[in-house]
Amino acid sequence: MTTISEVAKAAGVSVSTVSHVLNKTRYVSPEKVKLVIESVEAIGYIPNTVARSLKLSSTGTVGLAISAISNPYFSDIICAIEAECSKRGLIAFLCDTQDDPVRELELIQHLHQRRVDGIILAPSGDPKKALDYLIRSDLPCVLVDRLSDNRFDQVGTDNVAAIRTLVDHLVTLHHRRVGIILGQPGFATTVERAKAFRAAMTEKGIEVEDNLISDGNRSTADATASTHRLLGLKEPPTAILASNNLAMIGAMRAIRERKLRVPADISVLGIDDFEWADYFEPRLTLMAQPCDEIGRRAADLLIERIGNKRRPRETIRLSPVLRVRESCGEAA
Amino acid sequence: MTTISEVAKAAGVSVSTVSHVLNKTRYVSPEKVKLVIESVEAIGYIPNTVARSLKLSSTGTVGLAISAISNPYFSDIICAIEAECSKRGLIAFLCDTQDDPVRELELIQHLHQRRVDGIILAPSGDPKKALDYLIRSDLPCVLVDRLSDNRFDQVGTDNVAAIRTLVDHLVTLHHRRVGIILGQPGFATTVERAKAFRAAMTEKGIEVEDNLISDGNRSTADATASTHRLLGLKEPPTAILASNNLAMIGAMRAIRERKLRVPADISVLGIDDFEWADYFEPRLTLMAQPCDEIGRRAADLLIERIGNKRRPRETIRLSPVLRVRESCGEAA
DNA sequence: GAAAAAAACGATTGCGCAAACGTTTCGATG
DNA sequence: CATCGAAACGTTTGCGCAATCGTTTTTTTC
Repeated sequence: MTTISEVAKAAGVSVSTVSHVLNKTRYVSPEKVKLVIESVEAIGYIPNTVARSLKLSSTGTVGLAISAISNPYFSDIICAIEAECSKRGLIAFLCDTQDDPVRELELIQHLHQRRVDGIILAPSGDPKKALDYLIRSDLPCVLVDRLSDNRFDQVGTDNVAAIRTLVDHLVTLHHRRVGIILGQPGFATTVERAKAFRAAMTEKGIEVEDNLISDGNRSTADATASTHRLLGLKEPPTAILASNNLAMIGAMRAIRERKLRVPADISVLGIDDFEWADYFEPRLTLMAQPCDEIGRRAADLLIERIGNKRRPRETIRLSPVLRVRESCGEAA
Repeated sequence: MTTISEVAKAAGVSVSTVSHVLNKTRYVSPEKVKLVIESVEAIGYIPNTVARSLKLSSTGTVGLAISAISNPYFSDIICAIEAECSKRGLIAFLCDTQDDPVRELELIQHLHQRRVDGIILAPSGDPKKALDYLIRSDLPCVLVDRLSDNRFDQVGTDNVAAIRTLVDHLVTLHHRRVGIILGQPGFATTVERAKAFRAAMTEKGIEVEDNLISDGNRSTADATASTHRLLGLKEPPTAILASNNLAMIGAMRAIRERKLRVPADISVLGIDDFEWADYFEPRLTLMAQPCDEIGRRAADLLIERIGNKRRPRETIRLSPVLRVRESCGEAA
């Protein structure tokens, strides 16, 4: 591996001249510039970012600590973050926390050892230790999706609006018995959506039975089981609200297993849009979260904070949009 | 930020003792070990991986240069790579080449500057410059999905088997006029699948009309347009083979726009499975690619090569599996 | 009990680079 | 034609660490 001093030797100049030519950090005469550039080419010199980072104590890297990176919701966010970072000259380390608080803390410490300039985190269901560590270490960090601590910059969906819009839609179609399949317990999104559901229903003058609320669905399999339970009730709901994409897939499985027609026998709607939702039956009525903007804004906020650690915290709630299709019909 | 020498001072030992305690690289008496560990805790020392990397000239990082990172096929592969790397103590930089050869080369050079230990690349449609650079720089690299150059280790799906199985299935159901929606031109997968399709059809004694083969579909929109063209033929195909997930979404859109029933009016099948394929209509007959294993094996191969640059190259073709559902019926 | 070997640890160097600091040259100024 | 200042470049240091080399002390051996 070649070094800057080999270039200097080949060009017959000093290392600082080479450095200044490469970084354009001070005036160098055109002849020497030419010499340096030719030597770089001739030798095949590739600057060593590691050494540069050590000297500058800044790496130009950010850590992405996200759960379930293959979930399309998160992969869209990751894609947007990558794009924005790339545009700003940063590069991202990708880590999957697998929603394990222990792993989450370890990953953050690992990223810290690697001296990332900042971290974008989708907090686990029990993120206290990780978040405390981040605060203590004064590492720039923004939280995405699960907005669980306003000691940080945060970007996510306006879950209250999302649920309220969905409930509005349901009530307009005369649904009163609505079952909800919530996500993983502890997640800020789960908590917010549960609370928003109760509030929105109450606002509509509808009493919410506890057994219509299904919490703790960590997987599509959980969601399937929960949906079976709801549909097996003496008085089953007329509609099912799936509070995320995994819950929806799981719910649809249970509905299929019971050979129910959507929306004739049961109405279905949920949160998280699918690219194919328009082309397959039942065509799902869904709230689309603005994944691209979430990712972009998260990266922007992080870059801002890296630039100024003392700026005021921001929490950004982006509006989701309802895509009315056909899976939610009139209540019987 | 604390350093190893501050720890040494606090513990009343030398920096080398601290280093050896932290890395367990030589015997240190229990008392000094205790002193060091206590000082680390007291000071809140976090080792600096950047400095360590400079000294060791090895960073413990790998670069992931992949296109369309939000495509579920790739995000599954990325997820598997991340998992395997993490298990082996490596961490991955995530980069989206966006299938742009210029960007591809720049990203690889950038990763090289960062002194990644190796690279996993899904080559673009015109990867020559990038691949030549990789060879010249002697950077460990494995190619995934698009197996375009056996100067490298490679891992992907056995596309010949995939297409042959699909064609077998079609012929069993008496389809003879089959339209195929191919992916992006230039991709090794596209080329292989096109060739395999012609070969498999010929093997069955079926002549393939050129206008049933639709190349150059870079997006779902392209695939929709291509499908419209196929369906608008005087003598349209009785079945459509979508050669990847984007092509399938696009094809289904066109089919819906024409209000055709699947499989009554037109049969459909393709490559790339979807998690929801069992629960929505039409239930798609698909070849599932082994994304998890592709990712895992790619990471394994890369780690092997990092360990021994002179080992023989390997090309691994993994078998896909056909999931027969209902979208492909008997030909009219 | 002297020599040798082993045990335990410390001082120092160099990884590749950016930039602070220093030096030389040359034209402008009084 | 001395003096100054600016232009152009070189010398050197230190970022934090691993590990080589070296030192001191203790233990073993005959």
